[in-house]
Amino acid sequence: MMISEEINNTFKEFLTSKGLRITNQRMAIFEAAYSCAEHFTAENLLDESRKLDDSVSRATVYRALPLLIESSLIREVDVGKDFKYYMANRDVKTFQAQVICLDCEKIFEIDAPFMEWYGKTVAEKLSLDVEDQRLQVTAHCRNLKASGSCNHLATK
Amino acid sequence: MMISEEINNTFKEFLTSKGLRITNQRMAIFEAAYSCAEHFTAENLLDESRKLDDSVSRATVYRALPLLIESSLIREVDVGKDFKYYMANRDVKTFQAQVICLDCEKIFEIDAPFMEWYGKTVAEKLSLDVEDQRLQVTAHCRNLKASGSCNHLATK
DNA sequence: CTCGATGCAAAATTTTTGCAGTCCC
DNA sequence: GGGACTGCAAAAATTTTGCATCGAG
Repeated sequence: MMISEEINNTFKEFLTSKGLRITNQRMAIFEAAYSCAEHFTAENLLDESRKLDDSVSRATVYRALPLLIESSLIREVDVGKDFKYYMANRDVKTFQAQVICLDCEKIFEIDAPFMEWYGKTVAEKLSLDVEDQRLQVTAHCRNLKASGSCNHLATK
Repeated sequence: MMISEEINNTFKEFLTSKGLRITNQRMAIFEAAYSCAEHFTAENLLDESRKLDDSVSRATVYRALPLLIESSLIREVDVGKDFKYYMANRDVKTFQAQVICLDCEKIFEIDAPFMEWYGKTVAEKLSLDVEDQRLQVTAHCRNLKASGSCNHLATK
């Protein structure tokens, strides 16, 4: 998959605006992130980045992730495992909830627009500035044992 | 704080029903968990357990936690940090959301009954059996800089 | 050139596990 | 007395950090 020149420049502009340097490793990590269609881990990202620039090290990936998050180009998806997932913010829609399938290990993102209302309500009542919200449902596939797979979710 | 004999027996009955043994260490860990008024970590629990029985080891705490969770006597509260929090299930209320204060490091539990509806809706649409749900709001105290503390939340 | 950025390996953190000895039933 | 349970320490697994070197501007 080719990454559009436009989004590519978005990251470069972010780096420049922060007084940070545009390095081959940072660009490789960024492009690798956008080459992943689904959620990915830091380790996945290291592997993909090295396909573009084999000099990328694990440390640089971990140092680049906060930059990609701060620039809103990717977002963190923490579903309570030992490690975190990330995903490209291709289209920033409404708030999303995660449905985590315990059978097929997949994470499905579904729109949950009422989260915005919920955050505002909580913030109002408690005098808070909301930084982040998450709504997650972990579940088993009801049909798994019958059909042998839970790919019915993939039709979402 | 004295733990009621009744809840104490609940754990013993759970262990017996599972064919597990009632050991001094397990009871100390259980009582320590119920002596904590707030959320606690595995390390907190180790410290508290050792006040009751100094032979308790870290490994035994980690091995006892799943038992306490399975028996519904405590529940896990994962707010996305490197470690997990736990808390005694003194009164099993409706569904609860967590408000995590980024300033005072406290976690506030608030009722969010609509989570039950949400889980049912998702389960219905996707043919799932919901195992668990979480709704979390991380936020800053709006008045922190003015008042120097965010204890207004404590009045919840 | 200069100093921010990188790779490497060691450290840090939390949780898990193997094993020899312990003690509950 | 037998096997479940425990403590200890080492291992796992992911992320962070110190330091010498590299390279973007």
